[in-house]
Amino acid sequence: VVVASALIEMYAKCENLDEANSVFDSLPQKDVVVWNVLVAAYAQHGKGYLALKCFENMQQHGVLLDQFTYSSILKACGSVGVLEQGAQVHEQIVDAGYQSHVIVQNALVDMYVKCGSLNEACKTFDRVKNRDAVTWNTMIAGYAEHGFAGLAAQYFQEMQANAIRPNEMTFSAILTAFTYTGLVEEGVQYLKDMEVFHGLKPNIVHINCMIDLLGHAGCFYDVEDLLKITSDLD
RNA sequence: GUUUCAUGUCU
Repeated sequence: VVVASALIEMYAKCENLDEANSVFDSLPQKDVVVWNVLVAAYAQHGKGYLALKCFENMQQHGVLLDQFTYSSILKACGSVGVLEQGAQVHEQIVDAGYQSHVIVQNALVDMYVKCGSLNEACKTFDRVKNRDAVTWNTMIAGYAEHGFAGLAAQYFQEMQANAIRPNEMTFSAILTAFTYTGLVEEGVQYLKDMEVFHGLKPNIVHINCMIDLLGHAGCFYDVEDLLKITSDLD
């Protein structure tokens, strides 16, 4: 089973989900890890419905679910956008005693964000004791997506006050917040801060964010400058 | 041996 789960994972990473599935089917005995690998494979490749189906099967087979199962299935709920189902999984998590597991909590916050429930996301976020960068990033991205640039910026400050360093994900999240609200100056400032104060080099995602930010505002001249700067980087 | 977060296009 150990070899099989590694094999399934490899097929999944190669995006060959059919082959992953047939290896899975050929197994006479399946443990929780193999199930988890398959659920995660579907969830990670945007096959939310298949992940949910697999999750259902898994439960019918009486497999004891763990933190790996829950975090993957929450991702699937988020990508499909099924809030009720996600909330149901939330209850299961509480019953199973996994509600204090950081990764599961982060997955819960993200699920609520992706299902459009900022309220529940926020409530869940507040219950997280030891927030890590992912916890903060998820919430910042959630506010960004919903057009709350002010809150996104506030959380950006708060995360640092809580001794959590912003990373690449944090910056792309905050930059999109400014794009959606047309705050060009702020975006430019954060991009600078990213290198100057945080020692992070903007990657392709950040450059795309900036092109988007400036483009939306009609600053085509600046976009050209940006393209020049970035071609010098490589 | 398995899990959670970021840009745009499309779904």
